Amino acid sequence: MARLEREFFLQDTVTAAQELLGRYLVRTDGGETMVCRITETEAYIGAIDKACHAYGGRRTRRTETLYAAPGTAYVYLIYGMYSCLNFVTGPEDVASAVLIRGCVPVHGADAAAQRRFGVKAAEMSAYQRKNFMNGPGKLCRGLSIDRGLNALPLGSDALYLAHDLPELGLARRPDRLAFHTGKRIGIDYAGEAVDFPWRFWLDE
DNA sequence: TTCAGGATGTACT
DNA sequence: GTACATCCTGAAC
Repeated sequence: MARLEREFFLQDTVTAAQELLGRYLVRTDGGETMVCRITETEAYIGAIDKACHAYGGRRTRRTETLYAAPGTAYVYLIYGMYSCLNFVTGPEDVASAVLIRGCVPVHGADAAAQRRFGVKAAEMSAYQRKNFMNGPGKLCRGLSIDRGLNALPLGSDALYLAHDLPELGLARRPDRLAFHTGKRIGIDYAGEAVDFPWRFWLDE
């Protein structure tokens, strides 16, 4: 099993967002381990990006995590009831991160379905199956990710990213992987940054 | 299938 | 007080 290490998160944020597609998000909670393949990401770069919480060097209690070490988890509450999961990129004191917007379960789907809908995976409706974890709030609900995990350091067992998980038959993604590029979602307030093509996703 | 509206709480002005 | 990196429901088509 090869985890993503510090060097991965020191890449340019947009590159890191693209490189996270097809990698594995591993979450252990209540003795159950759930693994998802990442299918959608967005880049947020504090220095130049009005959509980033830390735009213009804003440094508050909430945004402090964005300035933490590369690979740190940044989890915040949005619209009063949903959590969003990011991973910090770049060196300490540089505010940038990749938002995980979507993923598909590849292991522990029963545990995730229970957290998301209160049923077993096989009991999900077609509608639920389609909307399992295809959104930042949805995947956090399914994986029991909330602000309790904010500022979780790289290397934690409760939540980490992996290139592969051979023991589960999960192979490393190809070096070159076709993906789509487009504008980010839900940031209409962000001036010219609305048009930055920093959203990336896989078919599926 | 699409769409409008409401839920809900924290951060920041 | 206002805005928010969202999601779900119910109604209309």
